[in-house]
Amino acid sequence: MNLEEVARLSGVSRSTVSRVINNDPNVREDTRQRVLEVVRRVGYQPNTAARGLAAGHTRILGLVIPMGVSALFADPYFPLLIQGISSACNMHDHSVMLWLADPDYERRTIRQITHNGLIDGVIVASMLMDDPLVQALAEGDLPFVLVGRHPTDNRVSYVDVDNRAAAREAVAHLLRLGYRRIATITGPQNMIAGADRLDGYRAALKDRGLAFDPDLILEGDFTEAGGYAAMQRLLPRRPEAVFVASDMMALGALRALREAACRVPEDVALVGFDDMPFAARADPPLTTVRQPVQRAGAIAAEMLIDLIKHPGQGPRRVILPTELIIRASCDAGPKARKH
Amino acid sequence: MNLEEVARLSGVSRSTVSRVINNDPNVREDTRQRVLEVVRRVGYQPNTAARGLAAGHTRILGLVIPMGVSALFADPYFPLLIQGISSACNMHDHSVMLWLADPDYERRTIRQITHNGLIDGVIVASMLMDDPLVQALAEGDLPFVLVGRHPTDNRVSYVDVDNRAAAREAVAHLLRLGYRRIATITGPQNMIAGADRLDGYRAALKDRGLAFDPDLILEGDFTEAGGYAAMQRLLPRRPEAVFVASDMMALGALRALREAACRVPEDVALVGFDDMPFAARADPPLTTVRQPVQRAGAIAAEMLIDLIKHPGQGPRRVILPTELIIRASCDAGPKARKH
DNA sequence: CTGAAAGCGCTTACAG
DNA sequence: CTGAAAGCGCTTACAG
Repeated sequence: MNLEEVARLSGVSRSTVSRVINNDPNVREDTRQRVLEVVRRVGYQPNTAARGLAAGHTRILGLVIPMGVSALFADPYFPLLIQGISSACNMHDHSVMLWLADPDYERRTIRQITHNGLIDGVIVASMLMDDPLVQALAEGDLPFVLVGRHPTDNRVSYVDVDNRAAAREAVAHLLRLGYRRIATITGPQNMIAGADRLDGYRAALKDRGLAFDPDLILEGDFTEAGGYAAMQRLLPRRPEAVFVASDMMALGALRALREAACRVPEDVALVGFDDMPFAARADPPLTTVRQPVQRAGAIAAEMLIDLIKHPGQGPRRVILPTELIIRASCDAGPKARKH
Repeated sequence: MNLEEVARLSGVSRSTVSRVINNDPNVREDTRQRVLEVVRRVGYQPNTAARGLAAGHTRILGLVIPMGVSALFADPYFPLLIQGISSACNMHDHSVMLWLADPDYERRTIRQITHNGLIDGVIVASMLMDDPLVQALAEGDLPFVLVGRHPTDNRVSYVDVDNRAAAREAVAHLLRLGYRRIATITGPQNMIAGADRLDGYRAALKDRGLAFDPDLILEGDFTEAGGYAAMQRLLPRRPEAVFVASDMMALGALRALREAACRVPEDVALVGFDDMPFAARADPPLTTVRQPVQRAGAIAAEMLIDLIKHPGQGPRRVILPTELIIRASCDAGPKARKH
């Protein structure tokens, strides 16, 4: 069933059917109704490929998730992000093509994404400091937006949270509670969020005029196993509290603590990051920084759709608010407890 | 940069360039090399829409995940499935379009998926007993495969595990250990896997000539919160052991047990299903049925690609093996412990 | 408000 | 082994 057929059945030209399909106002109302009736009756659905070829756009958004560690994808972060993007796309009558790419892209993969002549734009769940895909995108002219800020190029559009400020606030909270020997388990330092959150940790200490102790900084990889391993190495160094740069890692830290028979927060306090669904249900429930992942996805999609509609517009940035969620994994602090 | 240009630069016709691009053997070797050289030099990438329109296929697979409860998507099951599908697609030079659909599809959504003229076939992470999309697919002629068996229509292709047999084995294990008062927290009974696993539970009891007690059967929804709520209601009924139809629900059950100060496995033993990454790290580690989710995804994709290549072939079925993984959440059993 | 026609960038018989 | 040409199913100036 194609345009031609619908035109014939409606007794109009293909042009007119096309106009009706595309909501062109220049169609007489009764003509429109007649065509619409036929469309409904025969269940006509325009061919996306033909449409894309003729119109030069497809209402398809690409989503690329650069994934080194496959374990990372187990983090609910990505499902939430995808959900946000997907729902915004549904709302705006767009579809999404998904690429899970190894960040060691071959050049061919990059070309496939940027020049396939199908997608109207792409969302990159960007996390690496130096992503060759992002660079290719910046040099090309396919609209794109990053989820996660770009560290250097100020021509790119993105949506993000202020990871540095949020981490700083989280650590400041620990300091306010009276904790002093505060460690951190960081994300990978080649990921922007990982570096930014460590930065925030440092800033919070500096705000109080405290020196930071390199022994209390352990690099994790945003996975549960990574948090577990880091916490084990950290334990002998006797931290009073730990700022863990993701809830997933905090879960691992919690496990290491449990195995070592350390009580949380009595022996070691913990603060996570993300406020993933499981954080509230952890034992003990995690104090953590809530970030609106799903909303970030939705906004990224909408931003991209807008960028596609209005090309040549300046870069757009949206910084979403975070919120420190206080739960049982840190309490009144060691000083207070002594009284 | 299009075919025309490449043809001009190579000094051949568009037809020849097209043949080279598509690995048609009917091209003289030196011509092929010449064209390839130009293709590489200018970074030519064929336009997917044009290609799809002309050739009638696109090497794009649709993936639809019918999602009622959005909380369900937090289950690592879907990320794993997507990873499997995605990696198989990469391997076979295919791409994937993703639809997260409310299973209360509007007819329009179904048409959009089945008649968009873009995808060559679709994978449905089918879980509902009666999915209108699946029915539409069965009546149409777009190749498709389900992840999860179809309960009635024996013309559909799918990959699945034997949920019934696996559940039966898990419960038989509890029985062997000496547990008798065995409860189950089921998945939603409008999901095939949910119904099949309950069936397996019943079969295991029957194998031993044991009657089953309706009071010991609680319906969950495959979420952590659902498992938690079900376990709370179950507790007063004093089960010795519980077969929980998914690890995610088992996590919730574990939380309810912990809050009620019940020890696992001393007071209540637990068996889960899925062997999700977190199952081994739970406290205590979960005995559970391992199913190869990622592999199921990969096989579904490969099956679909094959079905597309060889249309009109009979339905294909693959049942993947499961394995009962013994961990600490159930032990020698109440009888044994008395000695 | 409507239609005839060109064109989007490919593939693929067909002829040679 | 190669090229000219038709055609895939749409959209969109253009003319009326």
